[in-house]
Amino acid sequence: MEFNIENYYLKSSSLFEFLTAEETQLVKSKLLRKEYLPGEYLFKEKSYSRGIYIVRKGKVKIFQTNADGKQSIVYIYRKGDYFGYRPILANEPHPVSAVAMDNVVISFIPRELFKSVLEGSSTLANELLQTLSKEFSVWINKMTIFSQYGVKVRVALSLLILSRVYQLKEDKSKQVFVSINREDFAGFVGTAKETLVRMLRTFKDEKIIMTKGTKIIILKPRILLNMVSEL
Amino acid sequence: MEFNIENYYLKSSSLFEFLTAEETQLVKSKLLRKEYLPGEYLFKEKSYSRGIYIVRKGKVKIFQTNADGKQSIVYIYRKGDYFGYRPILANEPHPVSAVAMDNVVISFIPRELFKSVLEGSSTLANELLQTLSKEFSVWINKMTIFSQYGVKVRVALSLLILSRVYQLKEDKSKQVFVSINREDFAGFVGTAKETLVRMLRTFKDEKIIMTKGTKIIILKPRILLNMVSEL
DNA sequence: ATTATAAATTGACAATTGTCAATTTATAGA
DNA sequence: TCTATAAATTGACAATTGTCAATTTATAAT
Repeated sequence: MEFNIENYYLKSSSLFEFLTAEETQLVKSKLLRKEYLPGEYLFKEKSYSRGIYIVRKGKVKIFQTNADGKQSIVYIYRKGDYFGYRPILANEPHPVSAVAMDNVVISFIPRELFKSVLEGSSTLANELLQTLSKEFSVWINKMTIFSQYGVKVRVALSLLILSRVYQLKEDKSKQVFVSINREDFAGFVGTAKETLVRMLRTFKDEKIIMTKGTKIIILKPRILLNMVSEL
Repeated sequence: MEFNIENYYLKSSSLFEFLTAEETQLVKSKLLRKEYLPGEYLFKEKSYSRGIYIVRKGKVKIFQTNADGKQSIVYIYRKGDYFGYRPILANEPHPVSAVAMDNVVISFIPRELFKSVLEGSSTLANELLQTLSKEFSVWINKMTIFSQYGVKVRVALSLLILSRVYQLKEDKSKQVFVSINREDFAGFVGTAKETLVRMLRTFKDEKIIMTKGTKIIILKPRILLNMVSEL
């Protein structure tokens, strides 16, 4: 009825939009290119942030590991997204870990550079304030769904969120392949791998989704939307 | 082992610490006193924020209502906490509603005043950046527990969080009475009222908590802590 | 204190979800 | 292509949680 998937995922904007030409020049000249292999850590929970990670290529999962070793996947960042600045602002260690899900290329802004640019730029400060405030809504919305509904609805919402994350910005027309292993997907949904697989099977039987190997294609997003909003 | 309740609730700081004497003077002269009766709305989801609410007295619950009418309680603010500024920064409607849980007194800073003060004060902007960044950790930590564990652990964590919220700052020695009705508590935990009550009964039988009417007293916080961390 | 009303609690049972083992399918090298 | 290994899927069953109705307890107004 009033459900809108736009309120459930993060929109990325370029950090550089909010800097002057000179500031941009300065930062770009000091950017570091970093590459990561699938499964490699960008940083670990409890460590201190060394800087900001801007994704150029690939996907990065952000998660917490609980005492059992299970991962609770908070979010998946893609090309254009940036992260790792919150712990710098908060003067706290990372609350989460970051791992490359495939071959990842990062543009890295070292901590001190970021801090000095931020000090001189109230535009950037305002932008970050706005971004952080918007993100709050996203987390709260997700938290409500996750704390109130069962696995079916959570999987439906997760599929919709992931279809945005895996959608290429270039052509939004094309079919989206959500390419994620079942373990990670289960960690994103907050359920057991087997329970997730069974739900996917149900969706497949109902022709709501299709799978090609481990890739998932959403055939009827409308039905998923209804599961989340209409209850 | 490494669990720390400090990472699961919000710490309030005074907005005024970050303003100059003149700014403080200006804001204080324009503060509005507002009073609310138990159950009264401070604002509703989807409305636009009219300003910042600083709690002087009482408790305010922040929640989303789902399609079934069930409330998912995101947080409970108490004396000294302030809220309602995020939607102003994000230029978005409130993602949540706020309702007085008892007799509430608020100091209200109108939206435009807040915005003009913020424009002139990079100290305040930095403070808000830091606060928002810290809050992120709190939400993520809570989300992990809530998406990974069952009702027992969620109730244990919720009791610990609420004991902080209901603890008087003045004397931390005294026994804490968590005074919350079962419907709200269930909404905070994300479970059915009956399931919550049964878990409380188990805890009572195990002498971990005690109840006096609707008030809850935690007798053995250590055991609750272990439930959340040791698994 | 008494009573009407609301809130909390319990019982019984159905529905959902997790666990562990077994099986099938996919994938990367040889 | 063949094979070893990992990932995905399914089965069987136990454990957890939700629902609805009934009962008990608390609360506020007379």
